[in-house]
This record gives sequence, C-alpha cells and structure tokens, in this order.
Amino acid sequence: MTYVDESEVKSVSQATLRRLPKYLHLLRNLKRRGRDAVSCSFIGEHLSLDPTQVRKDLAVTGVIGKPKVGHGTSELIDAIEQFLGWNNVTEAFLVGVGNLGAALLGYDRFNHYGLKIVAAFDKDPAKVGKTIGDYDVLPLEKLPDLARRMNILMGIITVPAEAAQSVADLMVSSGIRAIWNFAPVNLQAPEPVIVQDEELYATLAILSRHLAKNLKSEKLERGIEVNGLDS
Amino acid sequence: MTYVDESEVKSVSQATLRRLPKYLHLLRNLKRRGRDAVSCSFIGEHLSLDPTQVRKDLAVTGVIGKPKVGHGTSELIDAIEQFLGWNNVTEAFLVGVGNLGAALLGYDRFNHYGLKIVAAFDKDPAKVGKTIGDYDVLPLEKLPDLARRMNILMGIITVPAEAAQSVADLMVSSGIRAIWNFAPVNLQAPEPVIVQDEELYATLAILSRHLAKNLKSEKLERGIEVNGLDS
DNA sequence: TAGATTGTTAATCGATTAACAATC
DNA sequence: TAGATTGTTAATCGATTAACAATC
Repeated sequence: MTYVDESEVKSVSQATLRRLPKYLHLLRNLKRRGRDAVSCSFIGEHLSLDPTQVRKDLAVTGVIGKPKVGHGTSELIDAIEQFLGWNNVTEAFLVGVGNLGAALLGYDRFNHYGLKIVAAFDKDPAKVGKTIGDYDVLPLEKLPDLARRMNILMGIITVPAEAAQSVADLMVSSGIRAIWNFAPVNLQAPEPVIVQDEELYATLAILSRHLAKNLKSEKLERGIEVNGLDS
Repeated sequence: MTYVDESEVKSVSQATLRRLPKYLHLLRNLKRRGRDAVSCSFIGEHLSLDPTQVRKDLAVTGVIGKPKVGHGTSELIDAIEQFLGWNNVTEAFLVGVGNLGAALLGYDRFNHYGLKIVAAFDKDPAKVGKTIGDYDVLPLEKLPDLARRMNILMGIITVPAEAAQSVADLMVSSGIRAIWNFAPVNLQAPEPVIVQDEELYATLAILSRHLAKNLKSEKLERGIEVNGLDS
C-alpha cells in the first residue's frame, strides 16, 4: 500500500479528459463576451452533451458551483487549466519535419493549451540545418543530450510509421514521459511513459463508412419498397 | 418500417470503426512480408488488443476465418477496404489553407485510405490564386457550384474556430455529406450529414494530465512515506 | 487424432443517463 | 418563498472480456 493520496491524484476517465478542452474553449469564449457565470445545462446545450455528464466532468477539477447560479466562468477556466497543467508551459521536442511536423511547428495556438515546441529534429541530413518558421532543424543525435539538459518531458512524433518506434525508444531513453504520436503504428513504451496516438485514419474511417453506407442504402432503396412509417 | 435491410447496412460502433484502420495497416505490412494467413491472437498481440475483440471487429466486415489457420491476409484487407469504401476513391474539398490545411494537402498517403483531396479553398483574397503543392487555392464562393458539378461528398475544414460553422453550412448546402473538422468547435449539421471532429486538444489533454499527475505524485512522494508493497 | 483457432453466447465492466434530495 | 441548479446515488446502456462448443 502506497500513501500517494488518491483523492489528490485521482484517475479520471479518458472520455472525461477529452471533453475538458471543449469546455475550456467554450468558457474562454463566454468569458471574452463578459459572461461571468454559467450552468452545466447551458454548457451541455452548446456542446451537445448531457448536463449531468458536464457536471460530473467538471467535478473532477474540484470546482464547486452555486445552486441557481452555476459556476463562475473564470473560476472554472482556472480549475480546468490547473487540472490539465495548462497553467504552466510544457516544453516539447518534435521529431520529423515533414508536412505534418512543419504544420505543427507553425501552429501558434498551442500556447493556449500549455504546450510549447522548443526544438525540431530530423534524421534526414537534407533537412537538418534548414529553418522552418522559428525553428532550426537539428540532427536527431542531439536529442538525448538536449532533452536531458532541458528536462524535456514531452515528445511529438511526426515521422513515417517505420521510423516511429525507434524515435519513441530514443525519447524514452532521454527521459521523455509523454509521447504524442502521429504515425499510424502501435508504439511500445515502458511505464511511466504514456503514448497517445493521434489517429487521423480512425476519424477518416468513420466518415468513409458513413458515405459507403449511404451509397448502399440508396442503392437498396432504389430496388426495394420503402415506406415512411417508423417502428 | 423501412425495408432497408439491416444486415446489409448494419450499424457498427465507432470504437470498432476506429480500430479497422489499425488492422488494415498491420495486415498490409504482413502481406508485404509474404504472410498469407493470420490469427486474431496474432493481430491482438501486435496491436495490444484482446483477441476476442479483434474477432468481433473483423466479423463486421463479413469475412469468415478457418479454425486453426486464421484469416487470409489478402481477403481480410479486401474486406476491410470494401467495408470502409476504401476500394473506391472519395473526392474531397478542403477549406482553409493555413499551416494545417497545407500539410493535409501535401499528405500523399491518403490515397491508401480511399481519400483524394481534389480542390482547396480559402476566404482570404491574399491566399486565393496561390499554389500549394499541386493545388491552386480557389475562392470560397466557387465551392457550391463545383461541389455540385463534381458530386463531392466529403469536406475537410481547417479554418479557425470562428469561421468553421459558416464553412460547414456552405458545405452542407452544397451537397456534402461528411465533414472532417479540424477546428476546435462543436459544429451543427442536419441529417444525413455527419461531422467528425479531429480533436487535437483532446489528445493533448490526456498527455498533459499525465504529466501534471506525475509531477504531483512526485511532490507527494517526497513528503509522504511510501513503501513498495502493492495491495 | 489433437489442438489451435474460430464464432457466439454470457458475464463483467465502465461510462452515460436518470432520479432526487439539498440549497442558494 | 419558489424554483433553478447543484452534487450524488441508482439505473441503464453499451462495449469489452470471458467462457465454450464447433471445426479444420
């Protein structure tokens, strides 16, 4: 039995964590428009979510609302930011300066989400030394030493699938604890490192299936009697 | 009661749909290496998934395996591609030629996933007329007419959050049925259109929370007695 | 044949949703 | 005060996992 207090560092479902940025985004908009309190029903309506779910999600941050009033907008924003650590900046290294990598380097909005990419690396000698936006592309060999010295905890992988695991290994052995992986492969990493895949093709699959199904339905409907009564 | 046969056009959980591209990617690799049959346990091991889950997922495509052998690699690949409609090319329009939009335009791998971006649009007159990779950036006003004439069913939104809903509305009114949304907002679209958000910040939230939690644990551990026994 | 693997039914688990007392 | 909204406990729902007979 360890004495790391679970109420202090409790585990929250990924589903909840994924919704928190949506709340944050909405709340920031509301605040900008001068709204200083908001109910969970209001949030739910705007994000197409069940109000009870909103309430439960927000509860993980520790905020307490006022009956009949709701939650203070600023208070809620602060609570979510603190819960996600977005009140502090996390510095990250990015490896793989292709199209996608370059796009992320140029993405200036990450600073609202606690993230700052501080260096970019590539294995390809043709890319090393080039400048992309504000970044000089560094050789991959320099990553371990720099990561240690700068105490970098987050790595972003935007290399082709084949190279992704070896980059992950390098990151892990350099002290990186959290990996944001854009390559379409299952990466292995030992505790306490976590890997999160950005599965572009997963999203595409849902859209593609929707269209494929529609086409099929239409064909069927053309051949088969359909009446409009439901049930 | 409609006579659209549910066994032909059945509904599959999003979780399953999201895993199909992973299977596909692995299977293509295996095929390339000359493997012509594969068991669900093997797939599960490589993707860190329960073998029963793999079996159920693959069942939606209609493939039938052989006891003791597994499934034919090529057969499985074909089945998944057909199920997702990736055996045919879906043509898509992209709106918003910023960093991310440009990256997607330059992404040459989509053709393995049934997608072809055929035109790029932007509202900003400064960007219209420019060439990005193989694409001439067209003015947004041209989208409706072109979409109708080319029978475009998929739209990709890479504009800022504020502009996303109006772009979505334009797409919907131009006959587009599936929207891949990279802007961090909840978009509304009427049936039978579906919107899928690519929630970059959702993934980031999970990673950030992991790091924030780690830091907290470490602080706690420094102050509080911890012993290594579990349970 | 023996046993690896299939497909399917049942059990478990966790997340979402509903119900409701507490309260500003 | 009355009622909108909270926080929480219980019910529902769906997805994952386990169990097992069928079979090449």
